[in-house]
Amino acid sequence: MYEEVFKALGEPTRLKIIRLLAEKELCVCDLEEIMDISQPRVSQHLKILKQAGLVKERKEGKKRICSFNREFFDWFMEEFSFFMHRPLHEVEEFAEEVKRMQNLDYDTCAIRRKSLSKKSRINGQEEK
Amino acid sequence: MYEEVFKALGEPTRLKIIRLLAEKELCVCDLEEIMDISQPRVSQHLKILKQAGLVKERKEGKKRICSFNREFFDWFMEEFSFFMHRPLHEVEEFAEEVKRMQNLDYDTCAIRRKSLSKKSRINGQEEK
DNA sequence: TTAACATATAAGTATATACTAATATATGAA
DNA sequence: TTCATATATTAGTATATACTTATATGTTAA
Repeated sequence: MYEEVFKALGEPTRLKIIRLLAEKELCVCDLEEIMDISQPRVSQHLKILKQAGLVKERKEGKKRICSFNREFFDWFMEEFSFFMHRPLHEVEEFAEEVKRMQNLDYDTCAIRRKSLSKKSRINGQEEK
Repeated sequence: MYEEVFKALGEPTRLKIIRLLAEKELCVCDLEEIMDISQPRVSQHLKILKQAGLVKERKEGKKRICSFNREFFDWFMEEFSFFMHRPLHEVEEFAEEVKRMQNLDYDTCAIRRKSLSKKSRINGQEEK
């Protein structure tokens, strides 16, 4: 989920769109004019922003009024910041990495490599 | 600058790298083993993370010890959050957009379009 | 129900990105 | 100096992304 949001944010047109929406809710054709870009371009970027959760939409007559989802944004920033501060062993999806990290308690990569080569020998693969 | 950082964060391999570095400083070959990916792949992603300011590096013998630049990260998150909360007229790079936004005070896009057509006529371009 | 409007989607294309394999560079040790 | 190690860079390739143009869908008003 982090990936999707950051991807959405990591593109200048979309960054501009959400900054504009953060000021004021706008429909597609408003954005089209303010940013001076084509309608499909606005529409396509909005789709990505909506999927990421950063933009909300409501219908009003023919128009779709888009707005910045500030609640989600604030929550997301908090959440990610928290994620980046947690001790890694608490993060389930990193279980494998934590394990491998513990096998790292050697002084140098070199020593570790030798140990791996030894393992290879044991597995019948000869070192050259 | 926001764009560069978000692009760096919006990729699973890099996200994993900085989350690992947030736990513990590591050299390239450590990451290689922990993540079980190729050395150039680690190296290339680290380059992008360093350019974005998210990763620091120090030399120690043959090794380059990489670490998460938490000071920058925390500053960046604050800064971006601030950026997203400011009134738009305070943000210099949006001067043009703010101007165009003020020309938006009509009820509907349709009306706005007609007005623009009128302008076109004045400029000598005929409506079809 | 037709016309105008507002938006979405599709197709095509150019550029960007992420990867692998091969090679280059840099550092410390023998 | 030569070798092994640690990392960086290059070249090639496949996929993803952003854009444009054209077309489709949905909504309101005449």
